[in-house]
Amino acid sequence: MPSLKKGHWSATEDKLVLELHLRHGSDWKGIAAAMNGARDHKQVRERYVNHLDPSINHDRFSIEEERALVKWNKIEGPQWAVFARRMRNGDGFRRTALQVKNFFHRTACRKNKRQKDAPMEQQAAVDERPNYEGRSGASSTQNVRGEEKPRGRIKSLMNIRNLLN
DNA sequence: AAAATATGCAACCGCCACTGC
DNA sequence: CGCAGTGGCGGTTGCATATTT
Repeated sequence: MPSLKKGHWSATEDKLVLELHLRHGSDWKGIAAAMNGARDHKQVRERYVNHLDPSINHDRFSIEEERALVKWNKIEGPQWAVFARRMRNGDGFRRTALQVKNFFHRTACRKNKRQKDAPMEQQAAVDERPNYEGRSGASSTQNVRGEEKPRGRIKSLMNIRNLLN
């Protein structure tokens, strides 16, 4: 059995994953197996969900999205995946959790640089989030039918549209 | 032009929840 | 009920590229 490949994906691998996804759907284990074990199921899933899925919106984040994300983070905490699923544009294209997470981090970094005096205040704001109970379980997932399935600790799931108002 | 530093993106890692046995 | 396998997630890290010195 070949050893697990690491690092960046080639165009050939991407194409293969896309083809296999058509046949196997979200059976990542099956897709990984069909790739002769070169990548494991977690790598395959990550690659597809974050980059290859045709419904991904690859445009830059708008000001509205940035505002919504900042607001969302204050209220719900770092639930990037939930935010990403709700952040669909008019054409139905969505953001990925990775995009949201990276965007938030770099935005936060920029702001930290701009106002180096205020990191403590920012942290305090995070601690005051009413519905945030820490990392564990503070997210939701989807069942096989794609329905949103709360993991138990989310007290409220606001529609992202409301955040934009 | 070269070196140093900053920035952004993508992949890795470990944990948690769900499911089936 | 307990366990193993799998999927999903957020945090962290590393690399490539851009910018600054």
